Amino acid sequence: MTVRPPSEQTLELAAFVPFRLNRLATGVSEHLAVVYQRRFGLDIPQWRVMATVGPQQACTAQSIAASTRMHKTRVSRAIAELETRQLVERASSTEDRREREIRLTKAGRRVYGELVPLALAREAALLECLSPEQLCGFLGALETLERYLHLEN
Amino acid sequence: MTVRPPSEQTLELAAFVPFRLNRLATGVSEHLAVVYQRRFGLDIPQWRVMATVGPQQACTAQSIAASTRMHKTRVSRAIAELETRQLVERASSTEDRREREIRLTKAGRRVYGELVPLALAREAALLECLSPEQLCGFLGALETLERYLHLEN
DNA sequence: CACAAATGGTTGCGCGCGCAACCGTATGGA
DNA sequence: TCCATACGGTTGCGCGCGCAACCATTTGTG
Repeated sequence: MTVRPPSEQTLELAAFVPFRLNRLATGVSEHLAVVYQRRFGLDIPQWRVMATVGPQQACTAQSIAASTRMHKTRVSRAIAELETRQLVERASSTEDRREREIRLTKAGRRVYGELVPLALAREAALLECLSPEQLCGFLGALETLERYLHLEN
Repeated sequence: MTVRPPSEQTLELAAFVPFRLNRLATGVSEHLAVVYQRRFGLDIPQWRVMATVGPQQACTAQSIAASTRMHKTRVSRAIAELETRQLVERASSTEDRREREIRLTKAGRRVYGELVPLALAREAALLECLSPEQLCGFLGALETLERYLHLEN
């Protein structure tokens, strides 16, 4: 085995997993965007807030930022916009007056009720095109990599 | 089986594959960023251009945009910056004077030669934490989903 | 040949994001 | 009790991006 200068090693971007992963994630996002964007006029941060708050839980901006891994300013602005559109409401917490409890309004729950089944159907359609072994390996790999990169929850 | 109102269906974001995929792609990107960003001061578009142009090929901004799936303005600006940093050079094509042939400079090839092995090592480290079945299913799923979403090439 | 349409590439503009600074509130230690 | 520090959340600012418009050149059509 001869020693080669490092410049001999090349990289095919189309075969480079980090790039492919980024491209796939973008593609899946766009594939999903038709549901919440074109139909309900929500952008990604808003959709994530809606999905996190959920139909009955009350939660804080902090916890939303943690579970969505979005920057707190992004969360703050998404909530502000959702509030003006009357999809969520904010109430000062009684126990800690810095916090504000966020919950869906009635209109918000209606949107959520329409949105979630569509989103889940999109996800299902995506996963259905995989073979059982692919699906199993894929989900396992997802979990392993999440742990490796400390992304869980 | 009783009919339930749609609002009964809920969505756990942490278990929702499109979200997890986005989160994973971001995590992998950040994990890789230390190589090209902290060490060479390149941002993602610049790194992708470097990787696409490669050590000997000459290519056009157009072809870079196509294979990286970046917007042509993003490519244009990345190339402009790389040119001022003397990592790539542009020459007007003789056969079609609208195009400009882009190639790495000597300094660019040196950076490329350092960068690529590090990037490939990061990718390898990532994939090595997967079991053989996971790796196989994962790569298969990647390919299947790319075809499903028409992301190839 | 002439002219319309298409193509490669760049640039002005507006928007959304992250950073840092900030406000108000809560907490812990002396 | 007082004050430094930490924490939840919001806001001003600068930057990078995509959109649309644009310039220069090429291609297609009559």
